[in-house]
Amino acid sequence: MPELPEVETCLQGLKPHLVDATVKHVVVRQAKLRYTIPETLNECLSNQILVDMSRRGKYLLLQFPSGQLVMHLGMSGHLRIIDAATQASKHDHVDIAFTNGRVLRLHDPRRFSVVDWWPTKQASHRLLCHLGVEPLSDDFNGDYLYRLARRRKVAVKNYIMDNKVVVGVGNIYASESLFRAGIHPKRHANAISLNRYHRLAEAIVAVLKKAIESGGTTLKDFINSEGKPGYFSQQLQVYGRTGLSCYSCQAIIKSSVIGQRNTFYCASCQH
DNA sequence: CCGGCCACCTGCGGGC
DNA sequence: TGCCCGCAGGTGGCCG
Repeated sequence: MPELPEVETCLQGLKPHLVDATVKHVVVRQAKLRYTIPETLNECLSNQILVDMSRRGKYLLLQFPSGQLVMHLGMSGHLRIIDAATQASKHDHVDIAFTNGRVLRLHDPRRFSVVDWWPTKQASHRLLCHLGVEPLSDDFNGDYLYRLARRRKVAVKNYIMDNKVVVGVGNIYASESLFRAGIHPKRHANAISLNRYHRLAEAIVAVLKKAIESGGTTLKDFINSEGKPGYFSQQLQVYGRTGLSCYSCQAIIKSSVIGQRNTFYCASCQH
């Protein structure tokens, strides 16, 4: 479910309520998520102060004095702040209860979420250490995309969704960015000029920033951390618009499966 | 190193 | 009404 803008929206929504709070206890109702949640999680977190919250790609990082809680929402996960009296329902897998009465609750029907504990003394988490650049950092630009694409003949859509290249570009924003840049999603990554990579990098940044400003995309079930829907779906140019006419040229939007994922584009605007 | 494919899991909508 | 199929926002891992 959540792409980078959704995770960022979630982070910004949660942060003011939780930073500086002390963990009272942790309840794990379903430990079998993408990876099995460590049995020691309650012992690791209890009585610790949440020092800071941040994001790396689509991972959420909760910083405690002795380590980091690494979370990922997978396809269908969401986090909510509730009060301690709220009854748990189906797919409410983890509660982190704080002494201020707030509870951070993870809900995830498909169970692709990740919740893991990583002690401070260790090097970077195994799921984080291989990640590429942040798209909203200074390290991300057309030169970078061009340079790393030299020996990559995959479709450019797969290339920009590759975590080792750049993090946080998921299926929706990959289609949206390529449309904005005028690049056909099936074009080989190594067959795109430096100038067009500059355009693509700018498009990715613009699309992500716009989505963050709009509070994340609303698809079927995205609800941000305060329980209100985001509004970016109203701004989608191609995603989910198969058979409808292109807002730019009125040609019919096409879709095809690239790298096992549905991909949307305008064959007239994108080359 | 690279590309392609699979698995993990549940819910939902459409077609019959 | 009910069943079956395909599809859904992610991504690590395996194989050739």
